[in-house]
Amino acid sequence: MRVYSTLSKTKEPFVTVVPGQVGIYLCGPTVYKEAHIGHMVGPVIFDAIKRYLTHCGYKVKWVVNITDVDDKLINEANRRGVAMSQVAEENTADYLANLRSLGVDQIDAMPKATEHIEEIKSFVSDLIDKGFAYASGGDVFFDVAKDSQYGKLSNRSADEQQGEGGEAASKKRSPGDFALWKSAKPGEPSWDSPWGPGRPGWHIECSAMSRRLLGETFDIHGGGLDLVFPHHENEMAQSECCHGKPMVRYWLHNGLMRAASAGKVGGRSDREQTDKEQAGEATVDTKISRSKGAGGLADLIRRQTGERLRFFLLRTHYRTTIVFSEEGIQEAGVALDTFHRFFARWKRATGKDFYQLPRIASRSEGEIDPQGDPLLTEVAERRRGYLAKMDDDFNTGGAVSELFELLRVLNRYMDQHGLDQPAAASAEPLRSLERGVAALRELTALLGLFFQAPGLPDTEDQALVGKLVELLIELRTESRKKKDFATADRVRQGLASIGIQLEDRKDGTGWRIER
RNA sequence: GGCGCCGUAGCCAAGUGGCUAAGGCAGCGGAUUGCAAAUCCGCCACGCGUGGGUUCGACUCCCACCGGCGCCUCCA
Repeated sequence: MRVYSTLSKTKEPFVTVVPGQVGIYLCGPTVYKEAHIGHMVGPVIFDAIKRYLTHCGYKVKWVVNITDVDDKLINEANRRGVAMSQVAEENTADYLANLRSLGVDQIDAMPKATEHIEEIKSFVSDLIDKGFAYASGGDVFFDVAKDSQYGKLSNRSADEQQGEGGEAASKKRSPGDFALWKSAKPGEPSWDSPWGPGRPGWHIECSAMSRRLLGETFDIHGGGLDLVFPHHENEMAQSECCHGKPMVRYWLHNGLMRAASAGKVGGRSDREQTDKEQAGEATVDTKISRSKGAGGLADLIRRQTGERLRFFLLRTHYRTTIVFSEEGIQEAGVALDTFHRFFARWKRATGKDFYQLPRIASRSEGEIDPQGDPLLTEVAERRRGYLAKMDDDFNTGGAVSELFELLRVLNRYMDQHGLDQPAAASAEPLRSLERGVAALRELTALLGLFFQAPGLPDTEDQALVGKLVELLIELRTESRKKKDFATADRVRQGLASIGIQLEDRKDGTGWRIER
């Protein structure tokens, strides 16, 4: 297995700190506003990565932090006239709900900054004691000049940093120094500390919490590409100066999501647009609006389903920029439906529910010995291809292509062996098919796909629609028998025009709702 | 200005120093169907932004240029 690390800028062999175990830390959101689609990229990708590593036999611990204290949270709380904790709680709940919809359920711990204040303070104290940080007017800064390695992740030097400026700048020894602890202004949430009341700086929480949950050196640290500098650079500086050893084996950064026009979704250009609009300035008409994904992820999920979004993200390589568009997500949905149709076909043939198939728990358990069986030979080949792609820096996009090939192999086999009529089918091909489908189940599960049947919930209205459609199908079937194709076509086309597609099969007519 | 990334068919998108450059969407032809839908079969980049260079050989490495994007202040 090979993994690309931002630090070395190359793919490196994957060797963990502790054999058989993997610790992953992913930078989570600052919960000052509801989640936008860009927030979902990392969690979805790392969810798939964890599933894969687990399948390969690793014991994986995946941590995603929640930043619940920060200037933006304070501002938002003041703007709304509520407590910072309330802002944090609401947006954390929104974030978690979105993760659930996207099938992200592999996270082992979600530490919050405000619940690790003691840990953070002692981390800061250590850095001061070791001479890497200094207190100044109630703030504590990391002394960038003391770290000879500073800049190695983002490839820049300490002395050319502009720093954040503002009033804190006058307290710094050099502009590139960054805050470990920020003194509280009147009315701001604060915690007591040896340097006076205040709150943690942005980067220190990740150093403190990752150490607590994963150790001084852990395997994978992830986040969006925009976090490389300053966040991860600073995080690494703090941790490595404090511990005198490497913080992370592999730095994995996912590409950012971009709106079709230009600019990162939810990023600076988005905010600049918003600022301009609020200031009454003219904006280009290709602007990124909240409705295009910069906000309201929950709405987007409702429109498109979490599964579609998940597949949309996983179709590409995690390091590439994804251009966000509803059309693109829609197209991903069209492709996904090919799988859904196969599941329906297979259920008609065997009575078995793809979604309820037993899980293949490990890579070794999923090994296939075709023993000359032509179908299983092909299935094994696709499975090998899939795993090889995933072994190469988690190439989910490449792996997906093998999934489509596998699907075609299975459909063709059903065609050729007439497996749609189970009564007519002999047991032998059916057994091979089932083994092939088991492989499809195994490989799609690794991407976190197909854990829940799509479609609307069963309500009385739904049942009523079903009965009406069945009635129309009955009438159409009678017309067809009488060669009254005009009437038959009116029924079929009429239903099609309202999104109900009929499918004439050998054993009768079926129907499905096209979304 | 500094540090980077990207540019593969109509669209989305993997990938490799040298076999026929994955897969998806759309499209076209065929099998099937009363017609459709679904499924299957076939077609769909003599070329991988442009121009040079290295090499026996590059789309893949190097340089330049053009175009798009990110970071350098908070951002997944």
